[in-house]
Amino acid sequence: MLGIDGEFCSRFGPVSIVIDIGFETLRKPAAWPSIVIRVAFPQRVKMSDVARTAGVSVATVSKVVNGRYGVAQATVERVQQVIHQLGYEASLGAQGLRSHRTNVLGILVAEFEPFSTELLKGASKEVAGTGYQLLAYSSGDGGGTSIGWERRSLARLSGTLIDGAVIVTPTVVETKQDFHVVAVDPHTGPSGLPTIDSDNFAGAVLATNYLLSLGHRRIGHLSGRPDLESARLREAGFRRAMADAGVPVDESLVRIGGFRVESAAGAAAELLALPDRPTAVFAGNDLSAISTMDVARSMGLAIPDDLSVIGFDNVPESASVSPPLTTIMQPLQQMGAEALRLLVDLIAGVERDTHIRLPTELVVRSSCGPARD
Amino acid sequence: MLGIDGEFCSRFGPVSIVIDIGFETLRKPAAWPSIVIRVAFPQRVKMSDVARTAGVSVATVSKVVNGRYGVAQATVERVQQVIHQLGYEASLGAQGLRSHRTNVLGILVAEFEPFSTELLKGASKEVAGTGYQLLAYSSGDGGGTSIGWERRSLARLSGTLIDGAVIVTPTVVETKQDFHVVAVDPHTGPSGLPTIDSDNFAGAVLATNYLLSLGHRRIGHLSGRPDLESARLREAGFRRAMADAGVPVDESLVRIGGFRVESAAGAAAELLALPDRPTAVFAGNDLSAISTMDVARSMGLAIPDDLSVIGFDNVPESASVSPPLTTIMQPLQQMGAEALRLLVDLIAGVERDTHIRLPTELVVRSSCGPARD
DNA sequence: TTGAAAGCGCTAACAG
DNA sequence: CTGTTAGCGCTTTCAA
Repeated sequence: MLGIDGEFCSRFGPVSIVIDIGFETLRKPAAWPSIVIRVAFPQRVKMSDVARTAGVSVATVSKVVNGRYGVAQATVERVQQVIHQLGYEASLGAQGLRSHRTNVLGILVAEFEPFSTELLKGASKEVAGTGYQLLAYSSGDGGGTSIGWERRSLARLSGTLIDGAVIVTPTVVETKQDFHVVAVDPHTGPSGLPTIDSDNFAGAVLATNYLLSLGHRRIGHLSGRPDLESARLREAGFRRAMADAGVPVDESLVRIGGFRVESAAGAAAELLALPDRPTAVFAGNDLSAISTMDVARSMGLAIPDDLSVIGFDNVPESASVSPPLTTIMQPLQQMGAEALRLLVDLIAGVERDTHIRLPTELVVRSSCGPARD
Repeated sequence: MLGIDGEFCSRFGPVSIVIDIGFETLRKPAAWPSIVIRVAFPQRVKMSDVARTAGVSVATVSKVVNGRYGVAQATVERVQQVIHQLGYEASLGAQGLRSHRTNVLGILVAEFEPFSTELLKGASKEVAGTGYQLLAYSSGDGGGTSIGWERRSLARLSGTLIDGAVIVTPTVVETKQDFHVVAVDPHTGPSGLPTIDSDNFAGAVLATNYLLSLGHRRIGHLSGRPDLESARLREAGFRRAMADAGVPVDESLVRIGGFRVESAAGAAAELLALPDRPTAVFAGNDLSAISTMDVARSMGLAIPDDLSVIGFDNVPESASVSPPLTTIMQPLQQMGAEALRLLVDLIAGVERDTHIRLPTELVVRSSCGPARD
């Protein structure tokens, strides 16, 4: 790569030197003889660099990169050789901006927490072999403070960076023209939008019945984000199971936990500080269940002896807390995989069912015990 | 938004009608009188839409969007009003292409598996409040088939989409001009590149000593990806501990497991099919440990009675397998957080230590038992 | 078979 | 204070 090009130390006219140590070109001040120095800047190599090196136009390089017809075989080979040698890779941004196609699918989340990362794992497995690549974008809106993060993320990425998106727990989404979106565990339950969720209602019934079967009657419920359909369904399942068992729900034992560790802690503390506190708590999800256990421990309550706790989701973390959390499993990785498959089919124009509901299951570990009377 | 603009049903000249039902504009064929129809396509709204609606130029809108000085307060307010009303959001691709600054940081991984998603969780927590957003990009190269995925991903995203990157287990990376990269668990160990890793050597010694303390002497090792420094250090730690204990390493018990479930299964099967099979296995990471347990079970071996297995990483999954896996903890989330912090500091030009090594710890669960003689 | 030129949506001089 | 202009790196007619 290091070399000298052109005339050197000529006595017969303007000296013309090109020192080539890479790609970049430094031009001499106007007063100097015509000397050009190219320095090795390990900078981003762009299509024009390839074109220049291969001695063709950028248009030709573009055709080679995209496998278009109408380029001589010899040219194709030469260009590919240069691409390889220079390590050229097309800029996603520029490519998408121009062509509106990137072969990249987006997974839009508020935050990378156990729920969304499980979906990510499932989607990541499923995407192999589809020809797409995966781009996960976090709006950074962990606290759910700014509603509409999903709309903003979508607007920033759609059209120029991704060909379609899976949105995790969206609250509001409008469908755009020519852009496919799949919602996982959405705000409104099955709407017009293609949707993946699990049977939250049946799962909540399962959880509540399990506590009832252990003899619990004063059962508290820490409900999730009130704006999520899944949270509403879990609460509804809880109430249904209680009603079916003929056990009245004490409304003072039902609190909004909010699906996050921080928000759940406050509600749990209130619940457990009650004069006649519950003997068991059905938390809206694993994170709030874990939070409840922490709060209980800090109040000197033993689990499951003094308090039984059951969660929902079965995120990996639920197995590693102490005691291991009894919970309701949602097949999160499978949900991620199904969402991705659905999105790919939608883009391909495959006719298929656009609402998928997966079953939930009771996972018994050690955080629940028989009621003591 | 629905309305009619211009002349309508005029008897005195060419009819000029604009029916405005949104943003899009449908023009009449040339032969028609001058009629323009705008139809409500819920399409991507771009800066020019905002400019047109607000009655200013795109330059002005850009200034408002980016908070530049030199715009009248009244104009700012009007433009912001329109932005809000139309739900405008700047395209990441176009923005980055032009300005080379996006306020987005990238986390580049080969695949979303337990290791990288734990890092993601840590980084996600750390990014809050920095003003950056997070974009995780999977090259889709799970099998490690195509080396150089990190270079390709970097080339596609850097410069136009992300302001800096954390690369997870990279094998080769060149530093580019004006672009900051932090490597987690890299190929070559501390090199010129800013690096986060954990004390793999000490962790491996810990693991091996634990097995030795249980009375094991025939200890097998399933080493990880040979191209990763972490794998080499773990094997070195294993050998050091064995040597220090005066126990010779049986080379037939040391095999390449490769850090993935599939690749480890074969190596584990070979190891366990040996006439004089090991009584304990130190797997290169949790995934290969879990795989080893599966293989052992399928061969009728009970864990930990017939075979002790210890892993490395302490991914969440290790707690939920049966029996729960004894392993060496790397503080993965903390590593992700440190990597992100380091990257932010690097971009901000903060002078600081660019090599961070975090401690490892033994986590005793149930997959190891005393050696039976 | 090739390349010149227009333009994707945006930003940054620079005039007015 | 505002708009005009010239690109960022790429794809895509279209003419040579």
